[in-house]
Amino acid sequence: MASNADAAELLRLIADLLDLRGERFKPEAYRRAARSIDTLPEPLAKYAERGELRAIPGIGEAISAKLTEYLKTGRLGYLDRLQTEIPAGVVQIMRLPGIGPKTARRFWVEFHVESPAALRKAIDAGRLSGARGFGERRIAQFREAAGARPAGARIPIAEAWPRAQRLAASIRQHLTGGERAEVAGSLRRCRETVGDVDLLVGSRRSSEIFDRVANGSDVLEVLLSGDTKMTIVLEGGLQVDVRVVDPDSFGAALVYFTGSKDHNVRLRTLAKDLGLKINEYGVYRGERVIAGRSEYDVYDAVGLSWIPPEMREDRGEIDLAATDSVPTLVELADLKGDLHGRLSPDASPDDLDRALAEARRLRLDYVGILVHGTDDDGHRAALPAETWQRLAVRRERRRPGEAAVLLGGEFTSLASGDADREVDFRVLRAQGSPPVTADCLGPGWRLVSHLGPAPAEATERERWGAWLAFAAAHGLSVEVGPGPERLDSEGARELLRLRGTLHVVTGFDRTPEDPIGPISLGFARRAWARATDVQNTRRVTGGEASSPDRGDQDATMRSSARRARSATSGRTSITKRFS
DNA sequence: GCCGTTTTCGGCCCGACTGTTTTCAGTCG
Ligand SMILES: Nc1nc2c(ncn2[C@H]2C[C@H](O)[C@@H](COP(=O)(O)OP(=O)(O)OP(=O)(O)O)O2)c(=O)[nH]1
Ligand SMILES: [Mg+2]
Ligand SMILES: [Mg+2]
Repeated sequence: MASNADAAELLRLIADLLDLRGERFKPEAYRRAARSIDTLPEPLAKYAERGELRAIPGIGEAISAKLTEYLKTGRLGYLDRLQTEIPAGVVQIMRLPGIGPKTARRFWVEFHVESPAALRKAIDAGRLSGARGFGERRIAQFREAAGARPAGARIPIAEAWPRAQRLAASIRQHLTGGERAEVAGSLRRCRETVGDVDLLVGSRRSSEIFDRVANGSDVLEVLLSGDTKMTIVLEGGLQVDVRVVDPDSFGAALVYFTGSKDHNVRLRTLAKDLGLKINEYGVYRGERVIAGRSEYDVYDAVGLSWIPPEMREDRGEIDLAATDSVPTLVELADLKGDLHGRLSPDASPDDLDRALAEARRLRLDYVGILVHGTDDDGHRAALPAETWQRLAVRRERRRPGEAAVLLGGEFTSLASGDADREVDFRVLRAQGSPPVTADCLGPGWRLVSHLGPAPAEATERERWGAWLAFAAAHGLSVEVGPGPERLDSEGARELLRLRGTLHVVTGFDRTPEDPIGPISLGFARRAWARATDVQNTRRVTGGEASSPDRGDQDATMRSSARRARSATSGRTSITKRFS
């Protein structure tokens, strides 16, 4: 079964082959389509079934026909023909760093070099020396590229996040008023995986900054370094692009460096149509700069409202901004609680209080801590006795300004959860297929846990979709965030399409450096979630979960909330205040 | 190959860095 990733790779291969043929524009068109497929929330086959392939940005008549053929037969005649024309090794050479279609084609046509191994041999034998444009340094670069391992894979955002923040903080230490440093690129957009770290600095002292960064302790290598940008490789192979611009250009540069590429291109094209020009230094009317200091100014100068970084993927956000209808996305300040707190088995009472202090800092009204039900071993969560005691005290006696403490249980079946009468709320762990049940659940069920990103395999994907539908139908929210136990932004998008609600993780129970909170929020925002799409933006009062602005909520959600409420009547007071 | 509050044809973002060049091509962000 062909996954979206397979299809995207196929289009990228076509793009490279067309590039090697010397085609113009077509390669970029295929890459644009591939990028679109990268972040699709559903399998391509679903779009094909519904006849919606052409609604995907960058997919038109020709690519849609090719995808249909590929989905049906698992093969693509067009690609097969291209591949008989151009050896596979030439594409491999083209994908080496610093080598593009022009150079790879020259190796192939002029030197009959058709693989990275052959390239190494040709270099060692001196066969390239003296050729036009291939000087000593260039050939040294080729040797380096041909000897290197294939370009490192993209890494999960949670891995790159702390390192990027540390680097940004270390740069900020030496900045003064008016100077700034921000993480940009795919990290700022909160993509699930990132190819590198992009750091923007607003300062007039670029060489000073580059010197300090290059001398950082975990810098392995400086790949390039000019007046305004530098690329370094950190320990572990993580690549970092640092760009420094004048503070007057910081806003324009932040727009540029945050991307995405497709967002930038559309923005710049729009400006052009208006007789303006956008680059990383500002917005220009002729020679004159009309914006550049802030992102707001840049968007405003081309008639757009500001667009949150997580939305900048050219998926229609620019049209919304043109009519001032960008949705107000969920923010940190909207979060009123977090039900998915966990304490490690050796957590001390102080650890608990540290978590509560963090919850207070986040201005949470309530926190839930999972203490019952089935953990990985099928046992009740273990905690030291004195921590249990502190937990019981904090739950019974809420201190002023502190979050209410609720105890929860995580269960693998509705029956086992309903049987546990000691918990304040219940979490259903996604295992196998979702339960088949009448439309009313017992009281206190709040969350579905352990539901990861959509699996690629078709029957597993079906089951995953069934869980989302189950959660949406019964008013259970699903956790969004990094890792294999939470929805990624595409999964979140799918849940919202089904009219479900998300649970954003605050990380109150983690160390301060743990990036799970901001990433969880970022994923939700990438799915264009508003506060009303996130269950834990609702306050829990003595009686019921209330939500201040339900005005634009859809009927499905209202009715499921009603169902859940009616189900609570006559049950224990503890569970009642949660339903 | 895609796309359209200027287009169904004719455009397709804009600039930095490197190596090699004596004015620019190629690659990358
Ligand atoms: N205008 C313009 N901007 C670009 C282009 N390529 C990249 N950029 C901008 C937008 C990108 O978000 C930003 C950083 O480039 P990267 O290659 O690191 O891409 P990004 O961080 O988006 O994704 P990544 O996870 O690194 O693959 O630079 C381009 O061709 N044109
Ligand atoms: Mg990047
Ligand atoms: Mg980059």
